[in-house]
Amino acid sequence: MGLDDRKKVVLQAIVDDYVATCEPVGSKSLIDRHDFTVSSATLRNDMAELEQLGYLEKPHTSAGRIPSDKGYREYVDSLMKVDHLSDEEGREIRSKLGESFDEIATLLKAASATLADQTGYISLAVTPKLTSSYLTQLKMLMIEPGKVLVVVVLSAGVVKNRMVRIPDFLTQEQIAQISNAVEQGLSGMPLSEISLITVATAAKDNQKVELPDALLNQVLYEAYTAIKQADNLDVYMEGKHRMLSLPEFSDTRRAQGLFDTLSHDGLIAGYVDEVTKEDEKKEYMIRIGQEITLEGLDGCSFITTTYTVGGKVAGNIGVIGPKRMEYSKVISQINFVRMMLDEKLKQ
Amino acid sequence: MGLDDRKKVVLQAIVDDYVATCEPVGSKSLIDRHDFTVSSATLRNDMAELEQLGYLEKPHTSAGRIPSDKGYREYVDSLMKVDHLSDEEGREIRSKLGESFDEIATLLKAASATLADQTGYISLAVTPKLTSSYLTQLKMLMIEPGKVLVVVVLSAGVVKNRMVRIPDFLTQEQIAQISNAVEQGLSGMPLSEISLITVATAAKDNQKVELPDALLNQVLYEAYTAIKQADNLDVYMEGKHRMLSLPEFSDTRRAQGLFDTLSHDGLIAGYVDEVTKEDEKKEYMIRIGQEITLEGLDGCSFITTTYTVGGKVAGNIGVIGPKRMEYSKVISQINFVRMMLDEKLKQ
DNA sequence: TTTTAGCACTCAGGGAGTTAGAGTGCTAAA
DNA sequence: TTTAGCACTCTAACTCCCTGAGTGCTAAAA
Repeated sequence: MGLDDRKKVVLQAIVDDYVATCEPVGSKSLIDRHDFTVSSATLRNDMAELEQLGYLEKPHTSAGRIPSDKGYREYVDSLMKVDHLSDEEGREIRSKLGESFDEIATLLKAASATLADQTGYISLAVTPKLTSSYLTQLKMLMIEPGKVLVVVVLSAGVVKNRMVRIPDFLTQEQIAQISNAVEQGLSGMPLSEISLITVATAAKDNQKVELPDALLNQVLYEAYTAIKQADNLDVYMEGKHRMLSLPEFSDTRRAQGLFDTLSHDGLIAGYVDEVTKEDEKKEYMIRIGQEITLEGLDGCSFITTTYTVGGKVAGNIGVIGPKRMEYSKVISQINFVRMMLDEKLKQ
Repeated sequence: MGLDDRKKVVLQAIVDDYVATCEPVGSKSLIDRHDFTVSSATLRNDMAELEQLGYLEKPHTSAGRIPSDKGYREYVDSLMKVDHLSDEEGREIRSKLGESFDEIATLLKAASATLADQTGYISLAVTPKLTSSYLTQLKMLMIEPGKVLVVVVLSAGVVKNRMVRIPDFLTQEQIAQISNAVEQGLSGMPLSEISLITVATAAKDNQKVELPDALLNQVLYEAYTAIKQADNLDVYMEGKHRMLSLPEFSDTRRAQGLFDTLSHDGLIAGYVDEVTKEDEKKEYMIRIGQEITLEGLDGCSFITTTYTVGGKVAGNIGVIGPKRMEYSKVISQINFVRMMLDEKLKQ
């Protein structure tokens, strides 16, 4: 069942050619483009066998071959060699990400933009999964009577704010008091353990807050909602429109199917999460064509990897492109961006 | 030069039909679909004249007519009647925007999403132009030693935060002191008047800050940057992918041209601004086809209107769709959303 | 057993020719 | 000014045909 050496070379050559041209590869053009020591007839035999084994397919009888999902998979798993990024490219990425960003959201946005620029495909960056992180700060700032800005800071460096409405007559001091109490009570507590009850106990245990219970509860409820909201995954996606210039999406319906799905951030975030769990130990996760269980993304390939914050909490960055993508190049680009992210988020 | 009554009716009917079908309208099908008391030959004469005057054009000799940009313009300016939104639709929009959002960004995002959903086209919402607004609050929260979150609140209800890096050894108290001093000195000051110098004087006049000048200046510089950054326009755009299902964008290149331009937020924001100035007194601004000076957006029409915050500072919401859009419906939808925005932003 | 040359076969894509139909403009009569 | 009638135009769709790239198979060569 294992492919003999020449067949591997043939498969690899076909994938390379098809990636470059997006046209079915025939035995003659293979000979032309590569230095094979055998004749086209021999290649034809090999190609017929590769097709039998499921690595190649034919659009129609008298056309050349194109790689099947299985063919790409074999290519990715054992044939291609991931090479280092050229110094040139490394420098370019470094300069784009170089300016010091300190908030994670800003950094991820920049990473996503860079990745899209460099690969020419769709990039995405997902904020860290926060369930394992904990609350470090909670501040409530009175913007005007009746309006308070709740700022939530999490251990992963995530900062979220939410404007809430409270009764008009609460004073700056009362709010500050409550906010301090809650912060003292909750800081260091994992997000998953925070509930409306823990928020309430924190407030009531830590400070003599001289407010009627009903009123206090209202404020606490808003604080709780703000905390919970901070847990939402954010997805930054860039470069969608570039897909339209690829021949595989010259049919508008295909493009629309893709864009429809991509416009649902939640779907993507969920899928990335799922894939990350499946391939837990791998350096990067790759899904090809039909392997992708999202509607409209067969026809695409999906490469993601995981970055870490403070060596622990993890989010993902990745690239979505056509199946016919330059896998090894994209992988090295993603790797480079991830390394830079890791470095910047180490502290 | 003024069109006689029947010609107006003919033009209106042609626009209506073309909007509905996206196919050139011929004299016979006009008769079929509308109750004309004259024959198709008469309409043909009228249509020939309308063409002569520039209101209609022919894709080729033996096809029907389609409205030219001038034709649409006439239609929009004097032929169509903007009808009220159906109660049904009003209710729908109301319910989507109904939940209480207090931060302007959240509200605009929701407005944009609603508009895209309702119209089926591309919606956009631009944050208020802030030059005429003033600073109301500035808070600096120490997140961890060396890292401070600067929260800037503007009179228009805009809240922005920016994470900045400062020397490690500054204490929570020192930061609070500086932040209070700056806030006291600057609150109420128009954004346009704030400069690095005013920030510095504010800090030094208002409080005895016991810090070496160099250090203080570093912190002040960060505060200043955060304030200036709050001035950036944000653009929320929704529903791009829906354009792909329209026949006018079945050619991928057209779609790509459009998307390329739309992916530059700055271009759009700038153009909206320009248009708003041009049509200062109008309730809504309409640009049709070639009238739009953005690359890739000929072939589209662009409707925007202005919302106000506290009766003063103004941002824009709008819709981008094909020239062949249901103008009157879209206008009433935009109007409705604007009214709701105004209402919610009144305070 | 593997490779190769040779050959018949297949099929998509492009060009040429044809037709149908929707639309036009013009003319002359109402 | 409107209408009927008619000749004319042009696209879109269809068919037919041809070309060329590619295939698979067979039989000979290595």
